[in-house]
Amino acid sequence: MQNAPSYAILGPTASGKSSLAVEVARRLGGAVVNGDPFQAFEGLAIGTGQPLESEQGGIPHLGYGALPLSATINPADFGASVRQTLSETANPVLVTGSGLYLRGIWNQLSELPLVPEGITERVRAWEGVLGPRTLHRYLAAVDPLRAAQIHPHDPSRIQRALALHLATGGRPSDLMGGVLRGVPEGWRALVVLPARDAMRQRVARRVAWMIGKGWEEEAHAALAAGHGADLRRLRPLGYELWLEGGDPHGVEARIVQLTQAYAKRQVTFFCNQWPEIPVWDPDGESLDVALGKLGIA
RNA sequence: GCCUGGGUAGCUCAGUUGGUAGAGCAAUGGACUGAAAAUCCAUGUGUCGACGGUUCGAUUCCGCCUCCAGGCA
Repeated sequence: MQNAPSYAILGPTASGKSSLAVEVARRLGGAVVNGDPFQAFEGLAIGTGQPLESEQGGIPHLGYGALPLSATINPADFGASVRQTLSETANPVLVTGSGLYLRGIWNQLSELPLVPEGITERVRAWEGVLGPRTLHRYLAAVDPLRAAQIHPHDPSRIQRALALHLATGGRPSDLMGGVLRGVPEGWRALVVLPARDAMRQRVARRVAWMIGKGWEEEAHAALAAGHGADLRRLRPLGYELWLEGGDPHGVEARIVQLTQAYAKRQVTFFCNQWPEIPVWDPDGESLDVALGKLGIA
């Protein structure tokens, strides 16, 4: 007895993942499930590119805009909740642009204890005063193995490792390891990968479209709703730039630039972490080719 | 027309008391175990505006021309 496979549509921002997912779900009689952490939040629909109703093609979309802006998430818990949704959905088509969160969804992260907020904040405060190199030396003293994996200039990973050490008293490297890699059993995945020039154009066009839809207003609405001080929520690309103000054309150009760089990082992650996943060029290959690569007759 | 600044990497600019140049951003490649739309790593041959002069040697000094910005007429 073999269960029907689940499908994962991956790829960089603006590549056309969402519209492909709609087509795939239509063929399967299934639903689209969000695996993107930022698109999961309410109040960020435009700037994070959540599929609008007009783009959903009458296919059920689950997990978009569902979390309150005040919520905090992490890849493991988010992944578990997405897994729950997937298990309750017939013929789910997962869409995500986040490699780390895909790890969470596919259960490919070590089970690490929750680090209390206070410890995280304390370590961040240290970093501000001492700088990453000093903290890296500290980490090297308590966990040489983990320290060797992290560059001395990489504050975010150094802080994370140190916080984990302080929270547990142990070595982070002892807590990590043994995770599975690759595409899990029962999954069929596809990376949507436009050619580089096409990707840059797609990003520019999409940013312009999002601005037309009222991105700047959305950013101010989030601020007015009391989320200005909560930088965690304003991390998604662009929001801070809108709130800083300035020449709108300059902001647009900067957002396009940052988004293009981000898209490149996404491609690197998907293609190098899961090299076995087939890639599909949305501008050069037909929908049937995509379906074929997903094993849909 | 005159005066003053300025023309150096794709962009914004440093700099060279004369020995053919370097930062930030961008770009390209890469990493990635709870900040991930984050964070970090690697990669720099550009007629140093044009032409001429001085010099062993000029992007640097001098002359002339040209373009841009501002000011005065």
